[in-house]
Amino acid sequence: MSEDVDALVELTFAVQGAVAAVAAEHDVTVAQLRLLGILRDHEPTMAQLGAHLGLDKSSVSGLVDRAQRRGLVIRSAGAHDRRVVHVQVTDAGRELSARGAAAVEARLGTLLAALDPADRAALVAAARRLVAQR
Amino acid sequence: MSEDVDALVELTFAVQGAVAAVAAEHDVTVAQLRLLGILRDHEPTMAQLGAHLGLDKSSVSGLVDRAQRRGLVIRSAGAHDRRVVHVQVTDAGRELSARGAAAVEARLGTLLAALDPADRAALVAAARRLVAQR
DNA sequence: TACTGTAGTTCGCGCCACGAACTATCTGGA
DNA sequence: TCCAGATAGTTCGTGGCGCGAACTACAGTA
Repeated sequence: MSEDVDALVELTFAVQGAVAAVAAEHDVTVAQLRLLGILRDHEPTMAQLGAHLGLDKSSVSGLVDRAQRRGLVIRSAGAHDRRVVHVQVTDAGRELSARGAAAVEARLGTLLAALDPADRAALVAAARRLVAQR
Repeated sequence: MSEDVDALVELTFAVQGAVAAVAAEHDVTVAQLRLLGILRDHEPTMAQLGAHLGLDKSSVSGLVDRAQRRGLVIRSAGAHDRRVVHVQVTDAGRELSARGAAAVEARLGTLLAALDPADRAALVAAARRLVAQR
């Protein structure tokens, strides 16, 4: 039904807004926070990043450029194939990422806390399932 | 818990990505589609739009500018207070909005259909409640 | 060696969102 | 009445985002 979809979409705007607010407080963007989150436990190539983020390779170039200019991220040459570029998070980036994640956690945690436990569990379960089968 | 929040945030990226894809197919942006959705049953002032969208008034100016340039929207002067500007959707805008909404509906509908009815109902209910008390 | 494919970068475009400075209009109080 | 704020929008400059097209450099292969 239309209203269901509307509610879902508006929910995503609310959540994205909360994340954007947190990002702004920490002087980064949502895209960069998301990038840092991925790099927390990966050291992907540009192409892999693009696939994961659903972005064109030129978009990834720009995103990494800006993050690197801020000292959050580093490019390193591939060992065997000199065409590939691996991206690593720096200490500064890792620290910023941790603070940002905690802040998002806090913000959305209070939002989620407003729901009764059953609803909340259902929401989270549904989110997991939807994301899993993307 | 951190994973809950992660799942929720990734869900919003997935949904926003789907909406963005639909928007691109129809040669508009997500922001403009959202604007048209609001105008479907309102005729707000710039300030009201800003409040509803959570945007600065200068952002609203730009958004309406671009939509108007595309013929999707019209500005009209306020009746009593000549400072205010009301925004109305045009026929073209209304039609585009309807097509976009249907496409988003279809896209997210299949996504939602993958959930069993209980999960789905819970997700929608949670979404409604979260949005309501923003 | 020459050809073809792949990984990234660069450039130009339009869009988005913000804040500061500005214009026009409205309103309440001396 | 008049004027000092307050309010509604616009404009301008800045930075970020995402795309596609054109380009470079390297890899693998006939």
